[in-house]
Amino acid sequence: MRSLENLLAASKWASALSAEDLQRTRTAVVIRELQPGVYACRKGDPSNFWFGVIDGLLKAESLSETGKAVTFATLPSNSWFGEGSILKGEARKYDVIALRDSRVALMPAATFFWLLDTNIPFNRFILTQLNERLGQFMGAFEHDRLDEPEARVAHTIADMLHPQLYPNREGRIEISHEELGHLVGASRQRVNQALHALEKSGLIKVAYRVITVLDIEGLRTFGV
DNA sequence: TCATTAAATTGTT
DNA sequence: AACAATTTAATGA
Repeated sequence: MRSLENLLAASKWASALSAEDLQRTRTAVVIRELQPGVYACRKGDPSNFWFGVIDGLLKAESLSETGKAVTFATLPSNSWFGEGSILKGEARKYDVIALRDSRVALMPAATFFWLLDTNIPFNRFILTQLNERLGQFMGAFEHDRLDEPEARVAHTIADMLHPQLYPNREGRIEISHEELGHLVGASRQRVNQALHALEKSGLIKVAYRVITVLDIEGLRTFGV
């Protein structure tokens, strides 16, 4: 299992802090273990923390009134999330749920704002994070309208390995076809077929609950 | 370690 | 949506 130190070592903003400030940050952070299906936070909760994923995989989703799940993003190790609601001082807008055994770091809002007030690299990190996420969602919006299901699956998988938002990831994604379906906005069956088509094209390799990316560039440019 | 069973996931229609 | 097949995890000999 990875530790808080692993997460901090992989986070650009943390390596820019003085030893003193990093220590202050470290002591303010709380660690929480989440079993599959457990909520990191729920829609409507007050935004008291900024979240960092130490290990595991989470999803940010919204549930429609009829119970249909729409997943907006998956959050792998080394990613940080929740800055949007904290900055706006508003309640959480989405549910965040562990997809498998996970460990998250909770940075109190007070620490978050202290870093924001005193540290330029931290500001740059947040700015870049918001900008990259905006670009990713705009891309998803565009793909949703233009792409065939195969291409949507391809682009979604490529997005999960986004270098800026999710640094230092292996090309190995542990997720079920059903969860991928929630993320892509397609049925489990359709995802299943698309994955096999992509495997035949030599872009990925599929195994039980595991997708291995062989050609990320090929996935990005699939169907465009 | 191996066999059995239940649960989760995948393949197919 | 339904059903069969496969993989994994858990249990106990």
